[in-house]
Amino acid sequence: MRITKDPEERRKEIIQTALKLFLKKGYAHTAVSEIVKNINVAQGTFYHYFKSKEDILDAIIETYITSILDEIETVAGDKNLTALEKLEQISYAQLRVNQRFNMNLHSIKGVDIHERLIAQVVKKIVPIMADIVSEGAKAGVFNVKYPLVATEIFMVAGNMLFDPGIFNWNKSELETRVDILIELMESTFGVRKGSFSFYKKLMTGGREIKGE
Amino acid sequence: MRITKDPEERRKEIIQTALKLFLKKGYAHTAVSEIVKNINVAQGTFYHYFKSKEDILDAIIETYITSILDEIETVAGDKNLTALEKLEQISYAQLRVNQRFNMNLHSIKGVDIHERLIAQVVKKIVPIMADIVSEGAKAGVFNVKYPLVATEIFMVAGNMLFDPGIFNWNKSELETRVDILIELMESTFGVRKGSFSFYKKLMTGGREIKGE
Amino acid sequence: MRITKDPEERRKEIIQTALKLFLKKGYAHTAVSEIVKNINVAQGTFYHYFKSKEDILDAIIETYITSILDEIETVAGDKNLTALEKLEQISYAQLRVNQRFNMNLHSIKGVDIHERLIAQVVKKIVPIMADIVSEGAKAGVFNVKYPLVATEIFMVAGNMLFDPGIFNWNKSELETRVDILIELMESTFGVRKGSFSFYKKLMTGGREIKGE
Amino acid sequence: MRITKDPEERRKEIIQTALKLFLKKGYAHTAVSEIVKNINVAQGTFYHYFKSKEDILDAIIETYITSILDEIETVAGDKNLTALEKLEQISYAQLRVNQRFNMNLHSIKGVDIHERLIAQVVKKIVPIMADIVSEGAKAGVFNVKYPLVATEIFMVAGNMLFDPGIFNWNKSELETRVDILIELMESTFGVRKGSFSFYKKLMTGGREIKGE
DNA sequence: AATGAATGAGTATTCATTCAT
DNA sequence: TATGAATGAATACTCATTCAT
Repeated sequence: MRITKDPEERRKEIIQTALKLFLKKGYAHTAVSEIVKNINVAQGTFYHYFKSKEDILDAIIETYITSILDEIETVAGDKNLTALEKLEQISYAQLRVNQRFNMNLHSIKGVDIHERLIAQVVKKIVPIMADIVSEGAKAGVFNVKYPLVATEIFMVAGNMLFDPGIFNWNKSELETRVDILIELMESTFGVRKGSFSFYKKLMTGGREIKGE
Repeated sequence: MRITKDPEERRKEIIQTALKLFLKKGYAHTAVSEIVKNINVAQGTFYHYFKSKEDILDAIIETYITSILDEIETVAGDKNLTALEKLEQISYAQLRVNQRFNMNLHSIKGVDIHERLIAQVVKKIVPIMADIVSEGAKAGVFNVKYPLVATEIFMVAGNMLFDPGIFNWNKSELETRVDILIELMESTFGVRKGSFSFYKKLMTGGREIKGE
Repeated sequence: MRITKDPEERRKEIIQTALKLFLKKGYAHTAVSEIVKNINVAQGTFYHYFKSKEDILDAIIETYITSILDEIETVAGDKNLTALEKLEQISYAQLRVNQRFNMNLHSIKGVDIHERLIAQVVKKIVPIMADIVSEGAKAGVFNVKYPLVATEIFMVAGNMLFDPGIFNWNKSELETRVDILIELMESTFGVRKGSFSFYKKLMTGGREIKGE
Repeated sequence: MRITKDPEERRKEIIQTALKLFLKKGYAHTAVSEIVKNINVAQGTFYHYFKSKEDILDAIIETYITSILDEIETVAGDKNLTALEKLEQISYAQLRVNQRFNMNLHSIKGVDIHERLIAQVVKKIVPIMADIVSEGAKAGVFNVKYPLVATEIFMVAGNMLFDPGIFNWNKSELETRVDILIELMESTFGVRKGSFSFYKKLMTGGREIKGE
């Protein structure tokens, strides 16, 4: 039987399913046939929406980054928010998108794709964050010499270190590291202690933590 | 024609070749047939030494980590070296092993394997480095609250940020980042400025830097 | 060039071809590549229809048994036939199916598959025959104490003894054995001499008998 | 380390091991490498004793048949035994050899080789049994028209029907069939009821019977 | 007699992609 | 837009056999 859907809808459905499988089993180990089986669509349908399997990878990454950028956009320009509040909002935005994309569920097999996402985050999102930091520096709340690179370093470290597919810390190991990372960030960025505590949610967010 | 070699030799030969190809084209895109063709051995020979393609991946990583650990071993226990000198020696050791394994040549396709190596480095090498840092702290040369996690953070960040397969900075972008990372490390670890300058070699080491 | 067929048709085509080859060369010595080459289809097509090489074996056996059962079905329930006539019809049905499946052409290499077929025949077909025998016993035409087991014994013996892949009797050896087997069956089942002469066709049926 | 053994011993050891594996996993699914691993011998050693894998199959069958023939030999010529006693002794001999060769342990995978053994039994052992039957007929104890073929039929039927790799009857199904087969044999061979009860041991011999 | 490294042909299976309907 | 049958190249892995020591 043939089910017709709104193309935009279909496209999103395929992307979501593909990402879910890519994160679970890795890009290489996910067959196109599996993606379409998951949504009860013919193999050919996939190729209506995407030129190739490689193609959907780009689409996924673009969708992910765009989603975050969309959420961030308004925040960044908001004159009523302090720099710290902006960063907080951004971290929440990222958390929301991560959860929407099931970013937390991925296994060691899905490292490859998570990898590419981090790279894009550094290239597209980090500069925006760095601008906000600079802005905060002008306001005297931040005190950091190299906002951009410092942000790059901590974003990369945080994303890798707390990637459940790469390192699997137990509950206390994880908490220790999150706390320390935040403390180091606060001192590096020259903000008051506790200013970055909101990052805790993002870093441990939605994660199932292995028992005590 | 049939060429028999010392098994230990053969094994190493296969590992070296496999790693070279994995870094160049990625694990998934390297066929076993290609590995053996490179050393003029029959495909069966590969399976005489390794249970599967997956199996050699583990062997490669183990060999790499073991190589570094071997080089480090004597350094770590040497009573005549200061903590800083030890770290410097370790960074050289790592550099040497990297060069021996052609670690610098890898392309974006080789991300997957580089990934696994970072994880192992953090698990196996970082603790040793952290011990040395603690030792240096006792001697009053270092001043850092959380040696282990701080080392983890900077090792991960450095390995990712300067991984040519993930980020391809141009010459000046790269230099800027290396310098800043070192500066941040020095301040985080509470050492005198310039103490970590030896890291520059490791971080840019042997790399072909694009343009300029 | 791409030739699309009715899936049911294709499936049958593959089964027929596979069986032909399995009987000729044996299951183990028949490559999937050979099967598809025989019908000018891509190797992928095979796997579109069957999960594995093992899978088609099951399909073949099921198809064979089902074919016979289909032919038998109407006969078994026919009120106008005597028990003897039913058995005769069944033996013809079996002969027809055997010929349709080229069952007679198989060589020593095809023993493995023939084996599995015998087992299924005993499990699925023999009980039906035994029922008919019991029915005939009530009518006073048969006189046998253990219809089921007796049928099992003679079916197994007949199928094995006259399996050209296992025993290759010459013409006279074969005839002797067929005649004697029938005579023993008649006495065992308590029927009049000659009642089972129709079995001769089935047992030697379509066989190329090695010259006198 | 290199262990030298009496060649005859080694040969037997290899044959035993090969048969054990062939019966368990089937000829096709048993690798030569596996056979040698089981007895801690190098691959090359296998080829010292046997020309090929096919070759050992013949050796196994020959050894099996020869073993039985050896045991039978003296019995067949013994003037002090009646025909019935001879058959009984033969059935015991066969049972002993079967047990020595673990004939009872084989699975569905080992059907292929069991098959070939049956064929050889019919060709080599059955004629001897038939001679004894004829002899017994002269003595008036047997009364059968076609000793050879009748023996063939019942030997084949018995071997197949009670082959645990082909049919897996439960305890009562098995007993029923054994009893009936014996009864039919007795009437076919014209011997007194109970004369063949010794066959029961051979037919169910050493078998692990599935619970009640 | 024994070793075990090396061979290499053989093969099942996967899977991205195409295309006629 | 959607289908799903068909494609066919790609590839990991097996295994009987050989051979130099």
